[in-house]
Amino acid sequence: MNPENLSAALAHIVRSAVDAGDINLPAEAVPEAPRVERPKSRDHGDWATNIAMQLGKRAGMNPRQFAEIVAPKIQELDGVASVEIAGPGFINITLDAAAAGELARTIVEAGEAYGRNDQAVGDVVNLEFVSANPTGPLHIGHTRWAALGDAISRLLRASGASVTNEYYINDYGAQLETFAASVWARMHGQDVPEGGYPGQYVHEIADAILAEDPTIKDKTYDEALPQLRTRAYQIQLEDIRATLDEFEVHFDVWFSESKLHEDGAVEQALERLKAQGHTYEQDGAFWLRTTDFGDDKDRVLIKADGKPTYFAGDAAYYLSKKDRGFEQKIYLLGADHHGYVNRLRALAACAGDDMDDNIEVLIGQLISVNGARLSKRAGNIIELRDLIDWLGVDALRYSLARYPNDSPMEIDPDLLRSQTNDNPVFYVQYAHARSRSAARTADAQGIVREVEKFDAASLNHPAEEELLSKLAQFPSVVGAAAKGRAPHRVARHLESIAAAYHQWYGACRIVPAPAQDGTKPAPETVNYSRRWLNDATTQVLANGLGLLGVSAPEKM
RNA sequence: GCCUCCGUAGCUCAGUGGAUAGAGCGUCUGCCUCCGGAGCAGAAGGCCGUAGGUUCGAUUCCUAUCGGGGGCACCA
Repeated sequence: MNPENLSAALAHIVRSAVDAGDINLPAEAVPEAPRVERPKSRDHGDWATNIAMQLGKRAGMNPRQFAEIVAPKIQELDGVASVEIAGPGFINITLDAAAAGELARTIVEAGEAYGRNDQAVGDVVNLEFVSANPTGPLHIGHTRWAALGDAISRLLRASGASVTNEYYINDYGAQLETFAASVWARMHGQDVPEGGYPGQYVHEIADAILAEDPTIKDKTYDEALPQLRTRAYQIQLEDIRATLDEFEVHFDVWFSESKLHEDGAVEQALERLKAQGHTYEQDGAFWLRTTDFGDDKDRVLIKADGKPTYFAGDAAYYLSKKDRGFEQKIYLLGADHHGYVNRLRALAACAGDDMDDNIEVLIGQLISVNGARLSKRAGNIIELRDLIDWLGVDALRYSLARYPNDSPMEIDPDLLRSQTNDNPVFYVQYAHARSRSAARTADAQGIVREVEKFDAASLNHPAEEELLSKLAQFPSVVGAAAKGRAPHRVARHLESIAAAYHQWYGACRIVPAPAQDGTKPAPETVNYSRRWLNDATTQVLANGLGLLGVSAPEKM
């Protein structure tokens, strides 16, 4: 019996009562999945529901009356030990120890599948994130989106969605000229031009191109430019891709902006927007009337000089996603693109989509380091690669996925570098490693998982009940995290599982304690049963860490 | 000026309208002859920025206000 089962049973009970005329409610008022939560206080049972307070008023009765009708039916469910009505109308449910303990076996048997849920079944999602300009290495500002975006992708997939991770390559426009000009300048020992890219990596790219083609140095700037422009960004993009691979972040599609322009997709997009009726011409430019859908000003698609704006590329890109069958287009953007949200949403609406259902823009707060923000142009870059070297992928990904995307993060590099146990990833990984170590010890004493030696009812210590309840909540946490695009909920829940595990470990022995004379007593049923619980915890920790892209070590 | 995010323990931060608001770090006190002490048990520490409103019930939703971050291009 887990919260999902209870919730479904509860919905059924209420619906039956409505059908029987005991409760006067329209059928559609009964939620499909009434909320079933773990009460904060153990005095309030194993699980509690507030459905009587939710529906009581609409049914024209006070919540306690409502609860009086429902509670006896809950009492009849298999695995329910007792039901109490408390306070203003909470229904508190206590399970049989056996019903709770059975979960240990369920989890072990489900293995990697435990935690998967149907929260997002049927969703076809395009998830665009990072999309850093290929004019420099990935730095700390991109790092958060890489970790979060990938974790969101994993969450959605675990919740049944079909997800495509996509990286939009800004390989079109003046910035590549500037980038190439910077490379050219470095190649000839000059300072980079005004507004160029001053970083050390530009030297390295210049050297790499020179190594490929020593003759390029003798060409004039105009002769060399096309080659520089192409190779410089390709080399940089390859570096970005390699860094992301190292970070365990993988994209399904690398989408080129310039291809949109070359293929005529931009012109076609403009035609389609025109056909939708939200465009006009003014002052020699071609505009999209985004103010029809909540933007604070209209946006130019074609400038008076006849060239498309960056936004025109965005329009074509959006339509490409739509044409490729993605119903949901999720954009993960940094706070510096905050001003973009309204126009992107309006763009979706101008293209005939629903701006609430078909597009979702997640804005993340920037990371600051010691109070100083980072800027590529200012040259004070902390590269992702350096961060990986300092901290390792696990610590970095975990600490980034541990906070909501809209929460500002401040990073103290010294603290991060210290790799001390104030980083919660060690706490969670340690619990996993410890459970594996305990399993090895149990193996050595022949305490292995055997179905006939598993007695769910023997897992009745308070620490076991607590641990089991945390494990039971895992699938709904994953589902809620997917729905809320909030990987940090998984991280926080893993921390609470780790805590419950450590407490259990302190209170309940898996292998029997040696006697005074050092001999080992024969294991009892409870020892075998605890082995199942231990391994179930291992499984949930591993599954949860996997969702965050963090490893689950056997030993530390 | 307009838009947006954030104000919760000394610090960094969780908290999907519910019961006594949580965790880590830091401080203090205990716990390994026994499965990993990177752990556990306990203590101290809060007018949830402020003021109204909605509700049976608000840290959570709405309005106002104060304080802090970010954004407001025919750039990309």
